[in-house]
Parts: sequence; structure tokens; C-alpha cells
Amino acid sequence: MKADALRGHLDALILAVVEDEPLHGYGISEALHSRSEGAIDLPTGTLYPALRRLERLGYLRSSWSTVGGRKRRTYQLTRSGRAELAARQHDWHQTSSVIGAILGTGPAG
Amino acid sequence: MKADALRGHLDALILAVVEDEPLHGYGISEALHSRSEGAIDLPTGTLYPALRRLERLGYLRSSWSTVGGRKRRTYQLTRSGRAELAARQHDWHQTSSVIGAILGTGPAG
DNA sequence: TTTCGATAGGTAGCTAGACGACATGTAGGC
DNA sequence: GCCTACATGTCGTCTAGCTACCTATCGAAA
Repeated sequence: MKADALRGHLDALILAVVEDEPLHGYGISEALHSRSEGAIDLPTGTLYPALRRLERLGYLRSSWSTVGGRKRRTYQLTRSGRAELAARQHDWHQTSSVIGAILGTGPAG
Repeated sequence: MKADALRGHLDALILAVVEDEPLHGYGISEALHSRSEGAIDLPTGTLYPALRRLERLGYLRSSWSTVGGRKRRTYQLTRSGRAELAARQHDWHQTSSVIGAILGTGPAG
């Protein structure tokens, strides 16, 4: 599945996976991949600009470290990022219920 | 709610409302407004280009008429539009279940 | 030793689609 | 005459995701 299908909700997904624990870009990509059972496979040209944008907006804070000789930039959710995530989750529930009502919610919601 | 939140799924919504009965642009706008309980309010700069695109792609067919002295362009779903709608509905169910699984489906989801 | 896959981070240029602002016109009520 | 609802449309702008490309480390395989 392309992130294009998630348009406008990708930020929420990223914020959601770093909510549980701070993660670096590659780790976020893997977390989304596994949590979606393989459905989400973000190209780096989508992920990294998104992370930088979210940091610029103040929702994430990053720090560099070196693990196993490789440099990592680890992102953690800020206070305002946590609030943003809650708002985005609310947006998502509204959006999905509206679209679901028109398209037919299908099996079990 | 902005159509931006529906990105990539707006076409499906339009095809869905004209599936039941042929409608003109303004009527489609009203149908989406009422079916979403007021949540969707499409600007004309979003709706009309979308309709022309869907017609160009062969999913809709239009015809002009005059009702009460006003000109209407009425759109109806084509055979291929019907197939496209089914495909888009399927996409939506997949997308919403993936996002729901990560964000939390909310109450009883 | 070189090559390859996994890990790790990044940019540049392109494109689709939604947006706000604007343009045009009819009909009916005040 | 003016306003609101009805009705259709364009134009230039902006967001955000995409493809393609680049750099670099590490361990295993050839």
C-alpha cells in the first residue's frame, strides 16, 4: 500500500508509533510495516521529509546516537506532539465514520 | 471537513452518490453534505474539476438539461465507473482497517 | 578482497489533487 | 436594485507523497 492512500493521515501514524517508544527513522518504517501486517512500506523519500516536517512543527524532537557503528537519529514525541496525535486520532475517527457511512462500512465497522 | 482529509477517496464518494441516481454537480455536493450530516462541504474548485476528471477517465457520463430556467449538467455512472467504485470501496476498507489498527479503531471498532 | 543485503540517513525534481479567489449567469423575494 | 439560493466553471498556488538518486557502515558470502 502506498502512503498516497493514507494521505493526510500519515503524520498521525508516525506520531502513533513513536508514542509507545522513541524510534529512529528506519525503526519507524519497520514498526509501520509490521503493525500493518506488511501493508505499509514507506519509501525513504516519503518518510524522512515527513519526520523533518514533524520536527519543524514541534511535534517531534530528535537526537543522534551511534549504535553498532551506525548513526541513528532517534525521534521522540513532544508534549505538543502528543496533543496533535490526539487531535489527529479524533480527525481520523470522524473521517472514517463519514466515509464509511457513504461507502458502506463493510464487515464489522 | 475539508476534502483534503478525504484525499484519494473523494472520487469514491462521488461515484457512490451517483450510483443510486444520476445527479448534477450541485446535487452531488448537496447529497454529500446531507449524507455526511453536514461534515462534507465541497468547494466548487474541488468538485467541478473532480467531475471532469472522472468523466475524462470514463467513470461518469454527462448530459445537459434545463430545469427551472437553469442549466444543469447531470452525471451518471458508467459500467466502468461501477467497477471503479467497487475497487475504490475495497481500497477504502483495506486502508481504514490498516489505519484503524495503528491509531486504534476507537469505540467498538 | 570484493561484493551484496540489511541497516541507516538523506536530497532534488516531479506530480496529483485540493484550495481560495474569481467569473458568469438565472430565479425569486424584499 | 439588491440579496440569497441555485448552477457551472477556471486559474494559480500549495501540500505532500513519489521516483530516482546519493552516501555510509557492518557482516556474511563468494
